[in-house]
Amino acid sequence: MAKSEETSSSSSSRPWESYHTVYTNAKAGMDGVDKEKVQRVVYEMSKGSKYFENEERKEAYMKQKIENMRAQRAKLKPADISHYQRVADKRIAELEATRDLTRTWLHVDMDAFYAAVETLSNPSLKGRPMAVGTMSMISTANYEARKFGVRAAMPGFIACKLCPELIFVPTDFKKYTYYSDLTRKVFQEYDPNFMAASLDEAYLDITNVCKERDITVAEVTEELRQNVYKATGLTCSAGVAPNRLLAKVCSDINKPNGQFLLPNDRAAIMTFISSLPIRKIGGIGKVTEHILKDVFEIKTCEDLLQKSSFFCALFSPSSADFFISVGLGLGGTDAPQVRSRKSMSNERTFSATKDETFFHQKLVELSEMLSADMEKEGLHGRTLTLKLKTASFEVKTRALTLQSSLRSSKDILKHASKLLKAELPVSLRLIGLRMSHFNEDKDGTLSDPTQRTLLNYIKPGDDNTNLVDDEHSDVKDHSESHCYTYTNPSRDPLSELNDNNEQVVEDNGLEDHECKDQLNAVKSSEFDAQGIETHSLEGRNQDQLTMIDFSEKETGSSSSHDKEALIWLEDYKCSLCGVELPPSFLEERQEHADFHLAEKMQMEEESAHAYRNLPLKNRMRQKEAVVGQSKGRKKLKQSPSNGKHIPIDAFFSKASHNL
DNA sequence: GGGACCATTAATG
DNA sequence: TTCCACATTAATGGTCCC
Ligand SMILES: Cc1cn([C@H]2C[C@H](O)[C@@H](COP(=O)(O)OP(=O)(O)OP(=O)(O)O)O2)c(=O)[nH]c1=O
Ligand SMILES: [Mg+2]
Repeated sequence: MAKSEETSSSSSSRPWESYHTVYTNAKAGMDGVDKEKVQRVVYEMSKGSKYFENEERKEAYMKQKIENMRAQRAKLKPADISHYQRVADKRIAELEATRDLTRTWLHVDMDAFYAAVETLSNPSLKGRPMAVGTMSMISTANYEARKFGVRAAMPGFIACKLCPELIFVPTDFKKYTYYSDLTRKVFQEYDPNFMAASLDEAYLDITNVCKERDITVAEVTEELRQNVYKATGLTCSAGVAPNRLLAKVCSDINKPNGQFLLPNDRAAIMTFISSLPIRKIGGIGKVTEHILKDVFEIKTCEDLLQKSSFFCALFSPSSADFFISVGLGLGGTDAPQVRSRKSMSNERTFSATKDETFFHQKLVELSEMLSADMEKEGLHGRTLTLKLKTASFEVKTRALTLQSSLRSSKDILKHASKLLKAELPVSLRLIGLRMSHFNEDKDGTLSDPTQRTLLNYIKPGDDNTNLVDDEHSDVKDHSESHCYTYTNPSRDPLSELNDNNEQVVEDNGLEDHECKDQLNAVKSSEFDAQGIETHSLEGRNQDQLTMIDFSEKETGSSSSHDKEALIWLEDYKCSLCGVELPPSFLEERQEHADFHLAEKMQMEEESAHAYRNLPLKNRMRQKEAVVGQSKGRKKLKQSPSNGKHIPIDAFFSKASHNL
């Protein structure tokens, strides 16, 4: 489930109140919790800490972002709005046309999974408040503990304050994977192709079972939960709906040991989501919720549809599609795709230090673990990413891509050390390593995913809904993004030719490459330090930015008068540039209008940068969003239409040897 | 203009 | 007594090099 976040913000005699809904989001097992008290305790325990300060930093960043969007919104003229309303309406119609109510999806979610498993192996824990994790962080808590406000992703020492009786149990992934496997055996009987979303969650397409056995959805769901219980002794909750996005929302409704069914009926769906808080949707987290609420007054999914024009105007096309889809209650219904893992990583936290010998020791350990893990899956990677968390909780990543892929702990360590060296001296509290850019070892499984998509975009009403759905599935079902379709643990042994492929290229252009990357890493480390507010940008860069801003501003301000709303003179000629486009060229006209608007906004925006040092990033920027609309169609997403068949569930097996 | 890389943010469990 | 994990994916946007 979504985790809760803390956030600071002061002012007011009761500072904890402005403490953004810390661990108090309405969640299963949280009824009757004294939220105010929880909030206060968490605040008291947090304030003044390094962690807290970092949270404040992040909060400030977010506020900036919101202000940014507010400004953008304010810039929209009535003409713009009506234009984008038309764009939005069209998109709504297109998306609506992809609605598929023929499938029945079920989402299962085990109740307090880790905690429940621990209780199984130690029944004396039953009925007593317990959390799985450590004093510094707990993974989850049972429902008894939740009554005190104790929740997943809450530091243990805070949980202790909330619930002095709290019992801590260390995590034991072996156990969880074991029980997870048991549940999956049950799932398999209802949908052999079910998607495993995590150890404790899965999506099943139960359309066929219902049909074949001629029983109702309710019966199937009831039976499945019963069978899971019989097989494991664990309870779970389920949600059923015509698509995965909604099914997931539904499984949370009667959370502990319950189920909720949403009929495959458009009216029912619309009613269901109309009052649904957007935060309930997978993919909409704390930040997005805030932006939508503070900038557009959007709280429910219904609001989402009302404000659709803003999305088309200010967000990237993929984001706009996602929001509109949610507003329509659409979600993934297509058959699960087989996805292979994209990265493998490990990281460790320790008490902050500057001891470089210690760092090195950590790198050795991490390299060895990572290497071993990769070997288990027969992977070789080309990109190594070093992750650091400073004593002040700032996170940095430094990556390096090599000519040939590697896996040996020696190689990993060698490059990792180099990356780290460039960052010294620093005081760190965490070091991590990640490998990506996998080569799929030997066994034929092709490597490069040169995904093709485009096709999906061209024709909306096209032949199959699956393709179209697939297209949106990226965005839409963000929560399913790490699902793996299940395959029996019957895979073949590993490779033998592995070592070949890396040796060959070995020494060649390596030096060159590495040097370049090295520079790059150092350079950006100064630059990005990401100091929107307090941090000052590197002088040189700052100047450059400013200069650009001014130059843009001049041209911008002079022409911004001219570039008001676009009108089609005599219904075919552009009032701004004179280009001629007959009324029937709807798409082209829209793109043309977008072009002018983008042009205008870009200038305005850039001139705004001259005043404040605004962050230049974030997907919520309209400049690209608008431009993207015309040409960006192909650029956005694309997903998993790449058909590689590399069944793995390895992700989960890996988790097992991770403490 | 597009591709390869890199860094950061957001989100999920 | 100490004072906030770890694994994974995706989107976005910047830089550099054709
Ligand atoms: C949310 C979260 C979960 N987990 C682990 C522990 C959880 O038992 C497991 C499944 O997550 P959840 O399904 O989110 O939580 P849960 O199963 O413990 O409780 P419930 O579903 O009844 O609300 O994932 C983490 O390790 N870190 C996290 O931040
Ligand atoms: Mg669960």
